[in-house]
Amino acid sequence: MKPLTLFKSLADDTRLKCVLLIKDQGELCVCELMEALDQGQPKVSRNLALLRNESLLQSAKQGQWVYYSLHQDLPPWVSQLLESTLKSAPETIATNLEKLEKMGDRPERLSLCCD
Amino acid sequence: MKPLTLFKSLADDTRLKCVLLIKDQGELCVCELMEALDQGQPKVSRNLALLRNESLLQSAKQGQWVYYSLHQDLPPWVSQLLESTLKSAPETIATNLEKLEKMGDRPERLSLCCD
DNA sequence: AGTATATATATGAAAAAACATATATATACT
DNA sequence: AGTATATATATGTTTTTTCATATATATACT
Repeated sequence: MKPLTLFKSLADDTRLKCVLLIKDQGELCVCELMEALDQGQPKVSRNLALLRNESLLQSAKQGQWVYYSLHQDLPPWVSQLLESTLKSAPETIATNLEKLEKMGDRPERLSLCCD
Repeated sequence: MKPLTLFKSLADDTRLKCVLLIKDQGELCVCELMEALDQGQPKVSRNLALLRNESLLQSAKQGQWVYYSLHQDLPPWVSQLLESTLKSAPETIATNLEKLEKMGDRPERLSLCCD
């Protein structure tokens, strides 16, 4: 991945928060991100699509939900960059994480229930 | 520095190259960056001003030249991010460094000549 | 099983906002 | 006067957002 591509992808508040929230949480579906970010569905969906097109994220369908996670082939330097960003500036997503925790009716993960 | 500010600053080809070239070279004046980037003066100057306003760069006047360097109070995580970007994708500025080396009449630095 | 309704997500097209560039002009130093 | 750099304005381009709609799945009722 070219550095310019990465920085352009992260140069938007919605996208940056999506990526950092997903980095922190492992995976999140569109409706959880809508709640955490307090943003409409088309906006979130569009920005996720952009991040997926740039190979920063990947998506997987589980029942009626589409879960987004960091792309499995993310170059190590990108991964480390996200990690150190999150560690150095956790306040970027602090209020969003609170909203996520307060969210009712969060979809249950297969990965958490039946293995 | 907020992550979003940093990523926005680096989300432009001219600015990204300016910052990486300066990271690599220590300091560069506007005319050297114009040569390395093969770009006009107002364009380079304007983008440097933006990077200085965001406290990514600082400038120092030496005679008729203005030298730009990384801001002295750059947070460590930003510094490390730039370093690992340069290390992971040196090709970003490879041709620009060549042009810089081939440049004739480069201004001499005080720091290199008379201490 | 068939129909209606709700929920989750995606996307085309238009509108709005943000950004980049060029040109012209200004300032400061030698 | 000449070189180096900065800035203002106008213009063009890209990006982002919004709206409307589409698709797919799920649930409830008959």
